[in-house]
Amino acid sequence: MADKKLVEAITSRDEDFTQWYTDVVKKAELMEYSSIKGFMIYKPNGYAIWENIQKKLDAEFKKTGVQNVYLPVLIPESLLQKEKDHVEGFAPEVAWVTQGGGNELQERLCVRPTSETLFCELFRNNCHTYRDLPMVYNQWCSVVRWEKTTRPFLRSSEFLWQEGHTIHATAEEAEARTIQMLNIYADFCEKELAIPVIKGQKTESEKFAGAEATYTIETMMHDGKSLQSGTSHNFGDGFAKAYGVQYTGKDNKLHPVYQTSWGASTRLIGAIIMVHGDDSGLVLPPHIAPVQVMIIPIQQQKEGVLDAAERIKDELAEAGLSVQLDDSDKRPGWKFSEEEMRGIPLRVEIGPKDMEKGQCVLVRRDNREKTVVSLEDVAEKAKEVLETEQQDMFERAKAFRDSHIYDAHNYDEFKDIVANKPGMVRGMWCGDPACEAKIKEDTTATSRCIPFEQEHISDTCVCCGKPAKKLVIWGKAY
RNA sequence: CGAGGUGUGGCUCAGUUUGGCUAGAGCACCUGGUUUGGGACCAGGGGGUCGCAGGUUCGAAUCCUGUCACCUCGACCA
Repeated sequence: MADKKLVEAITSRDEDFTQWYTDVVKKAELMEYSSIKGFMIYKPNGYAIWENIQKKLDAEFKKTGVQNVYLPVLIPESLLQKEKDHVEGFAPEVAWVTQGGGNELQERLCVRPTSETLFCELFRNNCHTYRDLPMVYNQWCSVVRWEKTTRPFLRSSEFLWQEGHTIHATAEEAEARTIQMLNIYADFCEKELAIPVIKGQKTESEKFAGAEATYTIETMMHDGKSLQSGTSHNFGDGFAKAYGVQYTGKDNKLHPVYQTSWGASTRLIGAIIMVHGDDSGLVLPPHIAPVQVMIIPIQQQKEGVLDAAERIKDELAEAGLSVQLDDSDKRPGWKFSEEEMRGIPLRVEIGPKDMEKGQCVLVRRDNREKTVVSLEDVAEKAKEVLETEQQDMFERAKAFRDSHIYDAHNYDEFKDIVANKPGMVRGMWCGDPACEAKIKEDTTATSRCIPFEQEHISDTCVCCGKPAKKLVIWGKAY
């Protein structure tokens, strides 16, 4: 971790985390505000990260039989209305289209906040027999939710995501798919983004509008707050019944289908920033970085320096690394800062002194560790260093998270931890939503999830003292 | 939706309380030169009519009225 603050333009992370976050987003040129409140412009550096997330996640989806589709951006009001909990959940934040071609529309159309209803219509029209099942669809798109307060990547009125929607013949199969997708998100976060996750189930009051069960991966940011980083819902047959999605079984009788949906959004980029970033800016995990290596020539006007840099670039590219050479006429110090703000995992320095010795210098972004390597095996060494960096970033994030999870055995202890120690709290829960509500009221902490990995840390509910049913992870959330 | 704040070159802001010379600074930008292993320096240059509309006044960035936008913090949400 960088111990010295080299860049003036970025607020110190520990001084003001919120400002630090905004500074990093701006200095790394990930995103900027548009002229419409809450709607963001993804700049090349930011969008490239999303493209890599898409590429990798999409490949994982497809290994499990997912097919991509695309459904309309607008939903007729009547269609939206059919599932009651769902409408009530989303109604306050939808945008409506009321005119088309200069005329008032007969029925207003909502800009999709999510597409369950459209998928239900699609499924209803295409699912007739058990032979049609399962249907395992996904779409990459943007959705609109009219947010009152917005923050880049974490909460914006329009955001990019993928939403998977599936229907199955049995409840068991739907549940299995729900968990399967949650695991894909979890593995992706840990292996590609180097972000450790806690898998679990949402409580009744925190689950998705209209779902039977909602599963989540919860991650911890550097300020100790939680971020829901991926979510997977089992709808049971609730939507199917509301929208008439049914099929004829082998028994020649009509059955409702069992349905799931699951999504991950550009919020993942926010997570990358807030888990790995430091006072010099963004730190991208090598596996997801659009540019993995930046070559910075020193005294590039000197004979042969740029040629040597070009040769290194070609070799790294040939080895399958994403590499750029910064041969702009800025000074090296400027380039160092620039490339660090952008979070590029590895820097290669090559100058006259190195050339004399037939070597170059590799510098890791996460800890600034320098390795001098000979020009012959620069590609091999670069790959090694990147892989080590990826592992170290995960271990560091995990160690941070684990050291910021605290156990509370009674309410006084709970309140003390929430008030004084940034992080998550493990506390037993009786199962009563009233306790959740009281905790939220008293402390602003919410139940993040009922983790799959249960432990019995005390006999009584951390809030009311009645017999406890489950261990719950609590915390302040984004 | 509740509370607070801000609108002045591309960006960050000063100037507004107490109206008055040609509206300023830093950064960024352009030209030339010296530099180049952690955000260089010197010299020269271009660019704003002060969110918008109305009003008061000999005179408005500054005062008044209205309006729009954005930001921060709280309640709801990936």
